Amino acid sequence: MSGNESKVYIVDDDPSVREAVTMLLKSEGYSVETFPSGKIFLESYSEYQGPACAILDVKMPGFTGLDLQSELITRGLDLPIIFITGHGNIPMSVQAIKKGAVNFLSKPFNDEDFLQTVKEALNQSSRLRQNRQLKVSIEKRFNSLTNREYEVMSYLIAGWINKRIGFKLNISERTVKAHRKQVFTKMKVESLAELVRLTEKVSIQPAETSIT
Amino acid sequence: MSGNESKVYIVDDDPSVREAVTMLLKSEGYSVETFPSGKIFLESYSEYQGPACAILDVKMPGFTGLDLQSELITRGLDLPIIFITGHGNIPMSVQAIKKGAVNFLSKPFNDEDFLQTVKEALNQSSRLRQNRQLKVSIEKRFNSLTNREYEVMSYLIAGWINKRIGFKLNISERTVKAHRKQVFTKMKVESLAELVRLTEKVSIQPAETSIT
DNA sequence: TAGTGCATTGCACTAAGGTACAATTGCGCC
DNA sequence: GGCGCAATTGTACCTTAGTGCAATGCACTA
Repeated sequence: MSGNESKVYIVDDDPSVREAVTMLLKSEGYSVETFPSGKIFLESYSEYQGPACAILDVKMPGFTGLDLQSELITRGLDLPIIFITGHGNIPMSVQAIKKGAVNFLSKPFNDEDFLQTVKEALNQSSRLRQNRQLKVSIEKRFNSLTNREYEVMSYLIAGWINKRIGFKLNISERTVKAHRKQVFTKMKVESLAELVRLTEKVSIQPAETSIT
Repeated sequence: MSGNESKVYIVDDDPSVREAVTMLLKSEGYSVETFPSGKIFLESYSEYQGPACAILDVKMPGFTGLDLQSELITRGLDLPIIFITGHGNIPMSVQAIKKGAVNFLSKPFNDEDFLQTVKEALNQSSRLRQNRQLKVSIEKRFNSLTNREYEVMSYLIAGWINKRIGFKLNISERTVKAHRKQVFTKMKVESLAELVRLTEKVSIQPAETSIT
């Protein structure tokens, strides 16, 4: 078992680096997986349950670590990244950090600094995972709403009263009430305030706020 | 007049750099102010109305550009920062960007890159300013609430009904209604949904959500 | 074709929200 | 002492919200 173990992915074309870093990380009790290139990593990567991060070599033939970072972002995989490099420069490090990398270390690096960075990345991973799970759980509820229910909800969180919503949608107030009840039930909230807060968390926009 | 002009602050101990950068920026129509040290900058700096950013030299005797950046953050002055340096290194750039610097340029730098970065920093400044103004405007309203009104509000945005709030605070429901009305008036909202959204924007926490 | 899910609505009733009018109390300040 | 502000409350009435019970119509599926 132990799907809660921390996992570290290493992507580097240099076998000796992979080996050395693996040794260091395993000695700290981390679960490690290595890949000789970004392409291969992308092919075999699947969301891991539990804290995880990736150590990427910046300079790799063809598909660089920075390319891989961009690709991961594009795919919406928020995996904290640590760069290591032998011949990095400032513009590279700036780009990497701007895109959210946890750190950008030059080889040879201090083991302690490295392990500290890994720890930081794994902590960040935990936070991200928690947020994502919350978001997913909320979105699941939203997706269970029918179109009509969603429509009514968007007016509810805009602060409209039932009567006006009914008028706007050409349905009776009674029907609005029925949908409203369904929305509350499906969204698992007990008050409008809660509903508004939920929608804010997943960036759902209210309908027109104007008092027409 | 033109308090809407873009302003750029330059902090560098080298007069020739100050002069050269000033020339370049003025040729682009920016308003420029220079300072020979971070200390002096901090003494004379006062919030500017309009987009502004700071160009900081990393390496200065005593009080470095990175120190100045930290101090600005501590003081809550969100002024976008661009670092320029002759002898920077990767760890420095990483630290600077992690703390929110817009860019970290090594001298000599390309004029176009530099001006592009300045433009980016000023855009960021505009966004920050807009957000801050919104926040300040909302906070002003919150500050106009009496303690009791604030207290009632915190239960309102937690989704409590008037009756329960009254019971909780040992006051009659009628009184809660009176406060509720005041809250809506002072906060300039027309619905509970709006109120909740406002409080989210300025991170005001609702009272206990538990249905006691 | 019967069953299911969704949208719709009416009626009636209870509960909660919102207001107008009015009044009392306590506290800090001129 | 008197004024102003904040807090408090009552009565009465109207508007909204929430629910139980019941029913109809439509589209799609087993």
